[in-house]
Amino acid sequence: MATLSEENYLKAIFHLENKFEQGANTNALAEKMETKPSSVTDMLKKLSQKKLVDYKKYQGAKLSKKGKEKALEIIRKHRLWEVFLVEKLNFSWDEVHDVAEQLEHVQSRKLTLELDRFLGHPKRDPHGDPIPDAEGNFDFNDRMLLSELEEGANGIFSGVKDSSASFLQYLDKQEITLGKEIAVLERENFDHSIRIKMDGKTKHISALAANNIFIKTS
Amino acid sequence: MATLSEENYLKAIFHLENKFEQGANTNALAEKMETKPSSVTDMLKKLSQKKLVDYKKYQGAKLSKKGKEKALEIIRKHRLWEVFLVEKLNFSWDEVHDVAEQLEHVQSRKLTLELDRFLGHPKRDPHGDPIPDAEGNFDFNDRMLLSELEEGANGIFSGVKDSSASFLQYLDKQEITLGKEIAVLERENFDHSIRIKMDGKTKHISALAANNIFIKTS
DNA sequence: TCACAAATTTAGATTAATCTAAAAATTTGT
DNA sequence: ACAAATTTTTAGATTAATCTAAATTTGTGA
Repeated sequence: MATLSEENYLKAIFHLENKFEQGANTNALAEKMETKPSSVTDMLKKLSQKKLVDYKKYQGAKLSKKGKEKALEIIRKHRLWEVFLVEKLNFSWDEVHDVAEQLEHVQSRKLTLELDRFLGHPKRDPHGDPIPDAEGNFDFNDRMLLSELEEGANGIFSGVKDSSASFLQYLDKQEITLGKEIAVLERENFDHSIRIKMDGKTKHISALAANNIFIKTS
Repeated sequence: MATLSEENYLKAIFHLENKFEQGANTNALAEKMETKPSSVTDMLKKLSQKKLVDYKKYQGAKLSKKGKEKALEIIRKHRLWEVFLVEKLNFSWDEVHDVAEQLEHVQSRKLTLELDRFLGHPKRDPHGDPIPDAEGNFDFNDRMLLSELEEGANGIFSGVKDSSASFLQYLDKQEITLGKEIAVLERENFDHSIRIKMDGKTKHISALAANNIFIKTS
């Protein structure tokens, strides 16, 4: 049974592996875990001992098969709880993260299974991220970033890359809601901002924002 | 913010205070926490420092006002989660304890408030124990033990003193369900067992069982 | 009341997770 | 290719929660 801290490292390594080809290096992991590189090294040794990561000194770490299973289980629980909080307990999508961080560590096979059933086996969390099933399988996303869409192209707003409260609140303010159709009217070469059309209205979106909005093209 | 371990001690002290006039003594607390008396002493010093308990060497401990508030908050969360597990997630009353032990430590004012609302502000958990409200108030129980009922008396089965899985499963097997009316037909002086009537049927109940069944008399 | 048993505390060690400071390995730029 | 910069690891310390063994305090029964 992994400790709380171990579980959090596994999750962080999983996310870093998806972002960087070479896996999770010490400094990146330290930043993500809000800790010091020396602490990360200690933990990587421990996780390596437990066969949860493949780690060679100075080479960074990747999850082992076992580690990846564990990580996916935690992510599954995190996202199921997020759905629960939003759909049943009136939380908004920018409030769920910290609570789900706590709930994801509760250990009970039956709890996860029944929660999934109770929620109707959701496929996506409130931020559009896919929810792994009990075997750890999930939809690989055929989505692209709004910033990558050509002028004239369109698609459905299907997720966010940055799920910080401030970005989510910005989207709320702009009334940019999951599931809406967005069309790119014009790309501005100068600052890479874009003009979009949504609900028949025109909006101006910064490069930074566009780079954190996932679009599903048909 | 209290640590996980501190929260568990507060809860244990609360339960011991309700059982023993003098409060929680070191050995009793050690047994309840499945730890050694020396560890308990260390923790009591810490909790005393934090003004969560009143503790004098060799004199046992009682919760301070602040400690009692904390304890009641944890118990409130525990019992709300038990209701959730039974009513929404198909858990049986003998399965909920360990999971609720984990869920009770999740920190989120909003979570507790919304869970309570979602469940319809339940007054009792699945074992008939009262659920404190947000201010820590709860029904003091006017209930007595089945073992204390006179011959010919009757009442409603409204709770269990022992909520171990084995006792709860025994009750399930006997079809003794919360809310049913029970009448005492006969008390056997020899072994203090009793004969009861329930659903029109007669059952024989051991002294031990009768001593763990709460009855609400009208 | 006082000796002994029981309960409790103290002293000193251990483990997990963290830290700082220093050392070592790797990578990079010229 | 090699010196400097960056990254990573090691060494040694700290904190929280626990342990064992020994010492102390309390309380009880003769």
